[in-house]
Amino acid sequence: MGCFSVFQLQDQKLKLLKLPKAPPSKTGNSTSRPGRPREFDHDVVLDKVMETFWAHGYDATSVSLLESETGLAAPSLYAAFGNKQQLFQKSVERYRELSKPLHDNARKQPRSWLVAKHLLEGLVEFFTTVGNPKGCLVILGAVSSVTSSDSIRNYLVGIRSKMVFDYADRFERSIKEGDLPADTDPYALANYLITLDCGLALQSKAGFTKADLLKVVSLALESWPGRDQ
Amino acid sequence: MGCFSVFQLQDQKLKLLKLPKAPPSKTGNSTSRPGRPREFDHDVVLDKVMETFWAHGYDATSVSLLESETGLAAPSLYAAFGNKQQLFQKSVERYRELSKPLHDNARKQPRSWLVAKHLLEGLVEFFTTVGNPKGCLVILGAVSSVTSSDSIRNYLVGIRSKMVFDYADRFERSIKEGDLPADTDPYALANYLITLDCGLALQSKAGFTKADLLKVVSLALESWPGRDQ
DNA sequence: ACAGAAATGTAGTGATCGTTACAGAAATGA
DNA sequence: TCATTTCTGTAACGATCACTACATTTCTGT
Repeated sequence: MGCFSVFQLQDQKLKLLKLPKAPPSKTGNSTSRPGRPREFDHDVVLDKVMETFWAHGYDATSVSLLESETGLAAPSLYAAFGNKQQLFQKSVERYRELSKPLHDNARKQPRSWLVAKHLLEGLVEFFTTVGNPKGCLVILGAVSSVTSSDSIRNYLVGIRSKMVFDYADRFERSIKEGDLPADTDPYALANYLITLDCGLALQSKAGFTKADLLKVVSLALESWPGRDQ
Repeated sequence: MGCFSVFQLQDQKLKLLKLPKAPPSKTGNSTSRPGRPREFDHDVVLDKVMETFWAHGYDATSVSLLESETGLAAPSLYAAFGNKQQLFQKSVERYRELSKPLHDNARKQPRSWLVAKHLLEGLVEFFTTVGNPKGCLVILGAVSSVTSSDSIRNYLVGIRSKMVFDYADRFERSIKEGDLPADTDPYALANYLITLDCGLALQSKAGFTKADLLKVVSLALESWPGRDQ
């Protein structure tokens, strides 16, 4: 009945460890099952785990740090979420839920430079919101390549690559609609956008202020192709 | 006679460990001293150490990995270079020697958009040169914040911040010379440039090709302020 | 030849890593 | 009441981390 982790399938060790059976319901507390009831809220703990990974990245987040941040002992975490890689994967999924409205809102803008404006300004807002860790979990979560977390790097890089294609699709539409010059390379433009995303993530993590980064965004937008048309 | 590490001074533990005395000459092999002669070349090994840190980052580079990459045992590395933090610091200094000509050449260009062009195209070349590790040691060397390497993150962020100021100075000159509009914010423009630097470093590390990144650079340059003047 | 100095290789240090075995606690259904 | 199920807390597992003590080797100066 066990399934296999997407991470371990990519690991060179290929252990194919069996995962603990998934909990029958996410909010398992409500449904009354036999056995001792869980003393914590699944989603609250996952949010705390996500914040910890977001603040420190995958490698720098030790399980003992997760224990102190969540107030839970390791066996409880492992029973509820799986191992460290699965904890991270679920954190990334939760993170993407949080950032999805930002991307949806950007892509639904009627013109390409408004897409860029809403995305970049939204990202700066997101990366520097007080209370949130600085930067981006997907971009900065696993930059260095340890052997043991190579699969995680690939996972995150894959998400980023897909984002480039998503925005390239959006810009292709802009070209058809005449909103961008016909000779525009939509993939290159999307790559430019995501490259700025990466830069903003790193610079906000480095401590540059929201005002600093908004000026950067403003410079990038001033000259967006087809803006003055 | 011992001195103190710049890193440990910033560490919260403040151990103030004494460093091993610096070797009396960098190429200590040539001058004949008493004692068993070193069996390796100091600079060759440092280059190999730098490459390893460059490829994997600070945390992911274990001392045992340095041992296998250099062919030396840990005690030889420690005797010649100090501890891991000092090994990294010396690697960064060496890295900056390698990348210095790129920045010097960019800043000596007569107009600001040529400064940007030479910097960005040079960076892409540098980040994707075959044989070199992908990306930038200074930008990607310590992204995540482990307690034990917080001081290293600060060290690298400091280098990056100084780069912003250096380019801001250069753009201030451009404003005086009329090469940039008088209302240009030179600091914001420099920050935009270094933000692109960060993004290119991350995207090259992620595996985007030189051609992909040169298109990104081309888009950033097309609209450089004051270019068409 | 011999003492002193410096580098090497082995084999360890204690600390922390991710993970788990296991006993006890707290719920369920019969 | 009692067996069953599930969660919790303790206390460990082996592996790896950065680092070093120490004996040995190999040089210089006398």
